[in-house]
Amino acid sequence: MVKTDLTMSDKMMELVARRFRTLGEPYRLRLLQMLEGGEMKVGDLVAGLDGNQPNVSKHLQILHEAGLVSRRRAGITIFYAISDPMVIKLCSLVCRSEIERSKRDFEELNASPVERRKR
Amino acid sequence: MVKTDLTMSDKMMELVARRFRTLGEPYRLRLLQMLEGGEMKVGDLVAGLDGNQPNVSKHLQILHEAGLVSRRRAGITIFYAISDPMVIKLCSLVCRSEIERSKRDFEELNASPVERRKR
DNA sequence: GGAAGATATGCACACATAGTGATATAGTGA
DNA sequence: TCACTATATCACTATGTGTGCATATCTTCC
Repeated sequence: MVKTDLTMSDKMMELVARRFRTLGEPYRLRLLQMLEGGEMKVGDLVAGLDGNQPNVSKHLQILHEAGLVSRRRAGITIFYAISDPMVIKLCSLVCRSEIERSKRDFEELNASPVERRKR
Repeated sequence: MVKTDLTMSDKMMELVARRFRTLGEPYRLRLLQMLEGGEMKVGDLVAGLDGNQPNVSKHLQILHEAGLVSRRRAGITIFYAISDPMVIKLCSLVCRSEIERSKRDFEELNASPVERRKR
C-alpha cells in the first residue's frame, strides 16, 4: 500500500524536503536542543533563548505542525516536548558529519603546499 | 579541540541548519536520488529531471559547496557523484519517519468518532 | 463577570533564495 | 584560430519566510 521503493514519489520528496526545511533554522534547532532534556514551558524557552515570546511561539508552532514536538496544557502554561526522537538522531548525524568535514578542512589547510596544489 | 558536548555552539548550529536547508529543496533531493546509482554527467541529470540546464547547474553547485557531491571532469563533460553517503542515511531516515507519520494519520482518520474526539 | 498572566496570531517589512533566459567560460577537434 | 559542445554564471523577478510589534485568545483566580 505504502510506496517504499527507492525512487520516492514527487509528493514524498516534497514532504521530506519540507521536514528538512523545518530543521533548517538555527533557532528551531536551539529549541529542539533545549527540549532534549525533557519537556519545557514556553516561558522558560523564551528566557533560555533570549528571544521574544511571539517568535518562540511561532517556531514552536512550526515544529508542532511538523509533528516534531508535542503540546501539553497544564493550567495556564503550555509544555512542549520532543515527540519524534528521530530529530535527535538526525541532528547528531549531521553534527558528526560537520565535525568530520571541518577536520578534513583543517588537515587540508595544514597539508604541504605541494599537496594543496592538487585541489 | 573540537567541541563535542551536547550543547552545540551557535556556529555549529548554524552549520547544521545550513546543511538541513541544503537538503530542504525537492529538486536537490531528486538530484541526489538520481546520483544514488552512481556518478552522472550534468546533461543526463538535466534530461532526467525535465529541468533547464542553468537551474540544474546551480543546484549542483550548491550541493558541491555543501560537500555533498563531488565533481570530476572528463574532457568536455563533468561528472557529479555523491561524496558524503550520510545524505542517503538522512533521507531514508526522514522518509521512513514520514511514512510512519502518514500511517498514524491514516489510522487516526479511520478510528472511531469517539476516539477522534480526543485529539 | 472582570482582571491578570501565559501563549498564540495578524500584519508589515526585510531578506534570502529559486526559477529563467541570456551570456560567459572551458575544453575539443578541424 | 575558429566553430562546437558542455557547463557555469549573471541579471532579473517572484515567492517564501523570519522577525518584531501590536493585539487577540485562553485559563485561572478574585
